[in-house]
Amino acid sequence: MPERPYHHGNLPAALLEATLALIAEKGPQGFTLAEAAKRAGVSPAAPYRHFTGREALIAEAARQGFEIFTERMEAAFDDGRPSALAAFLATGRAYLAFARSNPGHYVAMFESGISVNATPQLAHAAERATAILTRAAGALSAHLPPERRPPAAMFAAHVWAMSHGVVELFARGAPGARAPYPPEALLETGIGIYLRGLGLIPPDA
Amino acid sequence: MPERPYHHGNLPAALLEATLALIAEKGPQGFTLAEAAKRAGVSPAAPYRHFTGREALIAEAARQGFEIFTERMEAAFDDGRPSALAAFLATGRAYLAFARSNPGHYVAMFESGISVNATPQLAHAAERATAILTRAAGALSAHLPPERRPPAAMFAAHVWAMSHGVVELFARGAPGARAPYPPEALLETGIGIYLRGLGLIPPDA
DNA sequence: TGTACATCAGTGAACGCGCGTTCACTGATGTAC
DNA sequence: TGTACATCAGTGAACGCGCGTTCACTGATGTAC
Repeated sequence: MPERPYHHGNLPAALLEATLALIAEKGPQGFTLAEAAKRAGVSPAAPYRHFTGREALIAEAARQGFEIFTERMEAAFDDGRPSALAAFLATGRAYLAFARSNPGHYVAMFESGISVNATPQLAHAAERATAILTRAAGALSAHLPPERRPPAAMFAAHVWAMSHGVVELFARGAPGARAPYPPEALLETGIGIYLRGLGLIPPDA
Repeated sequence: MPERPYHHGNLPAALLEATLALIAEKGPQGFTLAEAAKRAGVSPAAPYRHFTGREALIAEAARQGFEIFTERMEAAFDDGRPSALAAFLATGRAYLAFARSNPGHYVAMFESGISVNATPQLAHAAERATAILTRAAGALSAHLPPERRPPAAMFAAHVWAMSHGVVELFARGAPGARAPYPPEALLETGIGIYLRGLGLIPPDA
């Protein structure tokens, strides 16, 4: 086992990784700079060479989270291919998959209590995420006659709320294991019923 | 201004009140026993006469929250009067109203990371809350033909998820004020579309 | 009604701890000539 | 190719702080007789 050289090599990335793991384990308030430094194998003072402080690390985790989140959503949506409906459903599945695979990012983004306006970069990343969800909703609802078409922002908010609710209530660590159904099934059926209510899925399907 | 007598009079209640305020302000991890004691006007050692420690205070806040929550839901549901549909919608509104009026309780219940099984009392209170929501869903879905009737637990989970999602994403402090619509309107329309998808509201209503 | 005494509900000082952050420093690296 | 030197990225010790919790204590209250 080679001794770690005096210079770490890629400390910012290592710190971020440790931050994400800690946030996922203990929540954003349970995260401490000292422990992140320890996990990255450096002294508690080292992070200050790369981040202005504790808050900045959390903000960076959230920002990176929104970036990745947006990428995943965009890839799943795939510009509405093969159909607006299929693309929309894929986007919903990608939402839950992201929350599962990147719990540290998810928590930093939505539960850290950090202001979306903490940094311009963060605000911009969050805006892009909102935009892609709204775009997916807009593309799908374009199939509805205008007088029965909900505003895309409202449509997106409904679906986002249900997705987030499923994640928080039924997909999280859930010490009591209160989930009556697998989160994926819950979200799939819930969104299905909602889309049927909009007339985007035939009543008998 | 009369000097506070040596004996507080109702310290447990005063501590709980301070706990709720602190949790609402700073989140469950930002809550400290010392500050709760200070707000209640007693020394940091006083709480230990009534609670075993910090965790116990949070657990008690959550338990009381579930009690009040259940009461409010039951009152709103009113055994399905005047109609299953009206009672169900009232229950949904009561959900949001509770989150708004009792933010400390809400956070202690759903964001404190405390295990529902922390104490038997807490587990019991949480069970009653789940039961009332499931009952409201069951009463309403009884109007559907059996082959198109979702399990009441799933129905309830969908609505709970959307309600919780609206609260967390759009009704919370929201430093960035990202809410595109008033939370009440979002929840009302979202549940409306969902119920239409189930066939519980006529398509043209 | 008085009095002795047990019990209850507080105090205040202290503890050990881990935190975020600062500081003077030093080892490693890169660059100008 | 060597060398001097600036710059970068770490160290380690220390700081002040607030935390949860414990402890011996004391003032207030309730009760038995």
